[in-house]
Amino acid sequence: MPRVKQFDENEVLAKAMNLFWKQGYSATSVQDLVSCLGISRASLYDTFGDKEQLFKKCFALYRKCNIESLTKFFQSHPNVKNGFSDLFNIAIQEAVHDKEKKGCFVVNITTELIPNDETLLQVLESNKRDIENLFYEYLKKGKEKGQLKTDKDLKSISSLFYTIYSGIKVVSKIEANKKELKDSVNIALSLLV
Amino acid sequence: MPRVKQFDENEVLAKAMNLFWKQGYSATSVQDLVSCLGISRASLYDTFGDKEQLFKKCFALYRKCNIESLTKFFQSHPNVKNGFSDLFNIAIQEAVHDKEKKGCFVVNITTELIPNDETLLQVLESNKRDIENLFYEYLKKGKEKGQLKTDKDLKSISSLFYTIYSGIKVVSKIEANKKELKDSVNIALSLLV
DNA sequence: CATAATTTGGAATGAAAGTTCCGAATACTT
DNA sequence: AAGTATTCGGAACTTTCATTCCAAATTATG
Repeated sequence: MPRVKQFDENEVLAKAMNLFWKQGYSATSVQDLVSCLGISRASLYDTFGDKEQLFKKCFALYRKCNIESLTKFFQSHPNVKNGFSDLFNIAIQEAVHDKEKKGCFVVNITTELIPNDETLLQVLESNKRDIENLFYEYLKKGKEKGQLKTDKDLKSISSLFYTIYSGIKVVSKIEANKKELKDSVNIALSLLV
Repeated sequence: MPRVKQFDENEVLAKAMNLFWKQGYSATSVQDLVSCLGISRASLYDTFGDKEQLFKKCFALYRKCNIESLTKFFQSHPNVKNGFSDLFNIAIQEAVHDKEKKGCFVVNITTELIPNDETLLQVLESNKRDIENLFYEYLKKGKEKGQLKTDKDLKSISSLFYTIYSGIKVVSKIEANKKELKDSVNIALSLLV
């Protein structure tokens, strides 16, 4: 009976995500979205609700992708030192090649919308917990396998690495200097003895 | 001849700075500013130009205060290890007591307005350079005085510390957990041997 | 092939955005 | 004390915002 949707919902959502990512929430108008997504105003509202709902769906998508890829990444990197080294260096690589200077969606949105969005704060809190836990479990497993000799508190290292990761995503928006970033990350990695 | 201004320009500028700091650039309307500053629309435009000019003046003020206070801070902390320890712990203290969760104006603005403001980018680049240089000179002096034995590259440590500092300002908007922040900062400080 | 459900583009709406303008009020100079 | 340059409050203006609405187009089913 019904006429079928003429666009792929996930494809459009990904486009919207990229636009919010690049421009932020406030600076992205519904008109911007309509122009970028290639669907009409009506379809946008029918499919995704209003601007805020669309945004939250984009953000959820980003989080999901991030957590999934991080989990897989750790699974495929059995050595914890190499793993973190690769993780940071990939972040640097991304930053250097990111012509649009989008940085990290989570970081951008944190600084733009906190303290003025309570429900988003809860999402960000659980995102932080999730990632720090992934870091911690990864470190713990590495230590159990004898890859780490350090007796430093692994929770604290997890949280420091999350802080550094966020910091990289800020700093590299200003100036993505590959050598500078690599050198400073190497110093941080020297904590993993 | 002329009627004199009925408000203190610097006082008003400080109020505007705090509003932009808390709400960001896009989310702060001229109406918000008029309500907050206690001066009329006309006075605002006459004195500071349009919204963008006012914003840039606020940002310049913030930078000036920051650089000055950092310079003084280092001067009054002759020991480099204690100095960085205090610097980070003050940042943590500020974050924990920051009920408004404003974070850092520079970080907030970086993630909100880059890549969409070229002139601001230049300001941010020089801000980064300035602060990293202050860090570096401080570390170098400490090393010369024999306070540091590390043979790690001091430029890289400066840049890592700037990254961590920025990261703290992001992470603490989500959750300003004093113990967690202190523990992770202590790990970073252990790099200063 | 006709019916009906749904999508779609664009116009319409009303609120809020940034900016300008103007008359009244004000305070320094002569 | 008078004159005048400037400030000031608020109305006015134009543009843009998010959202809703409607008629036309479309497509799967009976």
